[in-house]
Amino acid sequence: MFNAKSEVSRLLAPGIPGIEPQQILDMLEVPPNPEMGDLALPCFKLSRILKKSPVQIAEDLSAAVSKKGSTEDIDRIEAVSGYLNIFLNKNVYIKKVLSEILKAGSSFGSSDIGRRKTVVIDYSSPNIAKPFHVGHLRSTSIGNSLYQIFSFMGYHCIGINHLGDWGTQFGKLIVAYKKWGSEQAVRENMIDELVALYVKFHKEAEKDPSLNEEARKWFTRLEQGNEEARSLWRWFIDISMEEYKKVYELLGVRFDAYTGESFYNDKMDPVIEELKEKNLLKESKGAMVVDLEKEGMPPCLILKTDGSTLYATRDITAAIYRKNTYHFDKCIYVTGVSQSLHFKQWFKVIEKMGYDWYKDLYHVPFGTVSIGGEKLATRTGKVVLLDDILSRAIQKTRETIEEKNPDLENKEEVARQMGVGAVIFSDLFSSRIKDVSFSWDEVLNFDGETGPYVQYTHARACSVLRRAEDGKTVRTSAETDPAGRVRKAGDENDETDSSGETMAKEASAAADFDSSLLSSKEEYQLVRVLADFPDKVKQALDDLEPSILTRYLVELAKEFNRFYHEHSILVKERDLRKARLALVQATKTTLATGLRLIGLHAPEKV
RNA sequence: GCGCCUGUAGCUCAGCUGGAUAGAGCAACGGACUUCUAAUCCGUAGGCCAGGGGUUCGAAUCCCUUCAGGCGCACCA
Repeated sequence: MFNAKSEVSRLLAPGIPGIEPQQILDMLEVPPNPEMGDLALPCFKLSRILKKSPVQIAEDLSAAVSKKGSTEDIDRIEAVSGYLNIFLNKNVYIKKVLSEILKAGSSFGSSDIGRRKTVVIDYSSPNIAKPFHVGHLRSTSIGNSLYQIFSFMGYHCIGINHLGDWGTQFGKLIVAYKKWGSEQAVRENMIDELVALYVKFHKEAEKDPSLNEEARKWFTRLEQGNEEARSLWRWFIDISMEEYKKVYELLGVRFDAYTGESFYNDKMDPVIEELKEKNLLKESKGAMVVDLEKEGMPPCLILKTDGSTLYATRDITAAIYRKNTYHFDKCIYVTGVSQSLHFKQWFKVIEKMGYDWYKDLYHVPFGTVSIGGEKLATRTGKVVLLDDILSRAIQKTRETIEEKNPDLENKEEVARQMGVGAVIFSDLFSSRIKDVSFSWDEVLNFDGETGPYVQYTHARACSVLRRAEDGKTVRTSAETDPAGRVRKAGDENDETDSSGETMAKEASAAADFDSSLLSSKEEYQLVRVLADFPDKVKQALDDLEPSILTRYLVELAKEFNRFYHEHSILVKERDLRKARLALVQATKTTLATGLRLIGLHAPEKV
C-alpha cells in the first residue's frame, strides 16, 4: 500500500540524528490549509532534543533534503515559522493512489491483519415478546457494521444474537395470556398482542400486586419443565422470531447463531461449581456474590437468595462457552451504556477465575435513545417501533423516486434500500456513546449528511460510467470548465472519436491514464480523500466505532459532488476523459465499499 | 453520597494520542438546472469550544475544580 506519510518520514529521518522514521511518522500532520502543503512537520518538539530553535530546524531540514535532490514523490519542501511544509508531487501521488484503488477494486482498504483470528460479536439481542424499537436498532446496526468491518480486515466473524428468551417476564406473559388473552388474538396480531398483554399486566399489577406473585410461580413452573408453561413459552418465542426475522431481512442483518439466554440454562451449574472451587463465591445477605471491593466495584451477584441465577451468571457462562466453542481472539458485546458496570464486574470475575482471555472481552456501549425527553420503555408503551420508522422512510423514498425518476426500473427495491439506508445511516452517524433524541424530522430528512445523499452520489458516479460505455461525449473542457482554469494539455488530442467501442474500452481499462491532466483543485482534493479510506477503516476497527466510516462517506461524497459540479467528465478530449473516468471509477468503488461496511446497499440507479 | 459518560454555531454533530485563522449538515437568507441524475453545488450570516484555575513555546484537546444533563450503584436484563 502506497503511503505518502511513511515515504516522507523515511526521507526526513536521516536529517535528524537520533530519531527513528516511526517517530517522524507520528509527528507528521496534515496542514489546515492546502496552500501550506500536503504534509507538515512541526519542529517544536525537536527543538529541545536538538537544542536548536524550531525555525532553524525546519530550515536546516529543508536545506538538507533539497540538497539531496528531489525524489519523485516530493515536489518541494518549505520551512515556515517552525513548520516544515511538504508539497507532494501531485501527478505521481494521484497516479499511485488511483492505480492502487482501481487495481484493488472492492478490496481497496482491506487487509489481512485478522487472518486466522476469530472475533465473536454479540449484538441486537432483543427481548422476546417485546417489539423491536429504535433502541434495539442501535445494537443491531453497530454490531452488524463491526461484523462487516472485521470481516473486511480478514477476521473470521461469529455474529451471535443473544436473545432475551428467558426470565420472569415469561411468567408475567403467561399470566396475562391466560387471564386476558386468546389464541386467536395472538395469531392475528402476533407480537403486538404480546406487547399489549405485557403492558396490561403491568397496569393491573399496580392495582393488584398478587399478580406478580402469580407470575413468579408460573416462571418457576417453566423452569421446572411444566408442559403448559413450556409450550406457551415456545410459542411466544416462535411468534417473536417470525417478526424479528422480517426486520433483519429488511435491514440486511444476519447472525451465525441465535443462542439466547435459555441456551445456557443447563450450563451454569458447572460454572458455579468452578467459582466455588476457586474460592471466589462468598455469601452476602443471603445471596452468593463475588466480592470486588478491592477492585473498587460493588459485588457481582451470582446467585439470588433463593438460589436462582442472575444475568451475570449467564454472561460468565456464555463467555466460557464461547471461548471453548469458537476459541475467539476477541469477544465483543454491543449493548447500551447503562450496562457498563455490569460488564466491568463480570469481566473482572473472569480474570479472577484465572482466565487470561479476560483482556479479549470488549464492551461496546452506546448512548440512550429518548423521545421528547422521555426514555423508551415497552412497559409503559412509550416506544417508536422500528417497523414504523422503516415503513415511513421507505414510503418517503418511494415518493421522491416518483417525483425525480419515475422511469426507474426496480423502484420498490431501490426505495427499500434507500429508506432503510437512511435509517441505519442516521443511527450510525454520531459517536456511539452520545445519547440520541429520536426525531422524525431528522430520520426522514434526506438532504445533506444522510444515507440517501451518499447513495445518490454513488448512483451518480455509476451513471457517468454507464454513459461512458454508451459512448456519448458532452462537450470540450473549454466549454464547460470554469473560466481561467481551462487547460491546454488536453487540447492537443482533442479527438472526437466518440465511437462506443473506444469508450467502452476506456471505462474498463481505466487504469491507463495520464494523471497530469487531473490538475484542478477539486480533482486533487478528491484523490486525497480517497487515499484516506484505508486509515479510516483501520481506525473504525481499532475504536470499534462505525461512525468514523459514516462520516468519511459524507466527506467523500461531498468532495465528489464538488468535482462533479465543477468539471465535465465525458468531455471530447480523449485523454482528459480517460483520466477523469479513472477518478470516477475509484470514487464509485470506494463509496460502494464504505456503504457496505456500514450495512447499506449501494444501488447503481436511483 | 460514590462511580462512569456527556457539555463546541439557533438545532444535530465533527475536531479531543496538544500544533498554524475552531469545521460540517439542518434551519435562515442570496445565487446556480435547454447540460454527465438539482436527493446536487456555490455564497452570506451565525462561536467568551459550559465557567474558573493550572501545565506548555502552543490547549476545544492534557490535569485540578465548579456547574448543568444522562446513566449506574444487590437479588430485573
